[in-house]
Amino acid sequence: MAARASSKTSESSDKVSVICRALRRAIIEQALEPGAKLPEDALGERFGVSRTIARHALGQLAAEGLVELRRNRIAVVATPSWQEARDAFDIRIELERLVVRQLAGKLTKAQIAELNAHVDAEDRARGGTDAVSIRLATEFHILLAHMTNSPILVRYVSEVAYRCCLTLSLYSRPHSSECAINEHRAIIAALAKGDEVKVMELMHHHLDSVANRALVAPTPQRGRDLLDILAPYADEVTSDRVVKLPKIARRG
Amino acid sequence: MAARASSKTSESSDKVSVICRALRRAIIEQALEPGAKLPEDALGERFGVSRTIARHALGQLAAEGLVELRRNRIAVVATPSWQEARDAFDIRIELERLVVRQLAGKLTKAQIAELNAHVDAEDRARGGTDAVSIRLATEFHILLAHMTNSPILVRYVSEVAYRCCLTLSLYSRPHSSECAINEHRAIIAALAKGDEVKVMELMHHHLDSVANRALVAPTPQRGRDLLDILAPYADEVTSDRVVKLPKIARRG
DNA sequence: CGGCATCAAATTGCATGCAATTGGAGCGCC
DNA sequence: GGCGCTCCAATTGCATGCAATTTGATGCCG
Repeated sequence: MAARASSKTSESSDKVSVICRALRRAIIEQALEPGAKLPEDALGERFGVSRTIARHALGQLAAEGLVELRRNRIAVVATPSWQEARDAFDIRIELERLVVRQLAGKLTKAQIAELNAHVDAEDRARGGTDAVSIRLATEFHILLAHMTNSPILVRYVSEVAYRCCLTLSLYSRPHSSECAINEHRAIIAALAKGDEVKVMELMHHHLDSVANRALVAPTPQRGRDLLDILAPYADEVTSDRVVKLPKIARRG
Repeated sequence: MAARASSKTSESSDKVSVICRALRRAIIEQALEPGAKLPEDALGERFGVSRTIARHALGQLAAEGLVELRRNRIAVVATPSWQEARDAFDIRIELERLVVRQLAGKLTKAQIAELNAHVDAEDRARGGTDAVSIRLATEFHILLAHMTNSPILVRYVSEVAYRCCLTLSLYSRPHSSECAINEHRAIIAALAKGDEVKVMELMHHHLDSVANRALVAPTPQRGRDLLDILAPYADEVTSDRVVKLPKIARRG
């Protein structure tokens, strides 16, 4: 079932990648909320490895933008600012438009069946927890990326999709994923029909509406706590660019 | 001058990031060719750190796709297949179109001056070695990405640009970067004028022609040696997907 | 009662050491 | 002479240990 999720790219040794996968999944299922602490000792003990390995795994996840690593401080699950979340979605839209552009009209019957099966699974999961729904919805997009047979595209789509998941737990309200499922079905249909322009539009609209459902207001009023609310500001201070380059109006 | 290149995102500790930056630079300047071995001991000794740190750095670079890490084997500089190179360029085109779309008409005079200064530097470097020209050309694109003020975009553009550099040393012939410089100037002009559509076209065309100059033939006849020529095949075997999903015609 | 210095526990940063795996040289066999 | 086998040096995989830094708690002083 979940065998395909391995990805393998850039995953060094087994123990490290096991931890990475576990943490990634915990994060996208929101078992680990943004800001959650990830001490090396605790991880190592939990996964039965030494701190060295846990540390290495954290490094990988930091490279993917899922955790934040500050020197001499406990690693935490990343807390993207609202603007970063918006940026992630913008990038995701372009990447996934590329995915469906490459895929339109080129899918085999078996692949279309696999996609439909996945959406069926999403449908069945509607009664269950949000966590599973979100994970399945994300995996649908990653499954699409896989079908391009382009490891690089898979990597980037996966990463940015995970990041977008992260922001859902931060800024979105309880979530209703029904419409998303229908949109997935529409995308499959357009892919099968081979309508390149149409499917790109559909994907664009789909992701845009997911983003808009999620990023309701630029101020994360219901952010987890002060730390999260303050995160964007801290970010600005951290960014080494704002001093030199006068900030431009973003996304006019 | 090069201060801006720090990026900071996902770079954990200092020693690790120093090694990463050094290796990245060595790779894009083609001092380290694809396939070059990177033993942990040697790196550690060279940079005055322990193997643990060198290993961690290699892990980061592997996450960026610049080095390949196979279990119990010496790490090597990544050797992208021709198809992967083409994919990288396709992704890069979309990402950089996004960059200039966000930037069109929003740059300050200071920023435009900075861009022009950079291209002047590229011009001056024309007499020098190819290595410096390539590095400067790449840094121009990264500089643009920085000006979006979007760390995520910076990260992805940087990564994919580095990957594209990698492929230049594999598949491209000696290289003449003059036209590229003019194209850079044209992009700056269009950005200043604020012509969003035009600048996106320019960037698209620019990157496409760079790709076409580089990826002359789908068969890397002049590839470094057997190992490189065989890389794509090895890749196919490695990929865990080909068995289940019948391969679709790529980029028809 | 609130602010500040001091100190101990917790945690990371990094090097070292040992076991396991690999690559290849040398050697015997066909 | 070519092919396969065995064994050893080289290298990675990982755990542990020690020094340095941060956290936050306690107690002191205003």
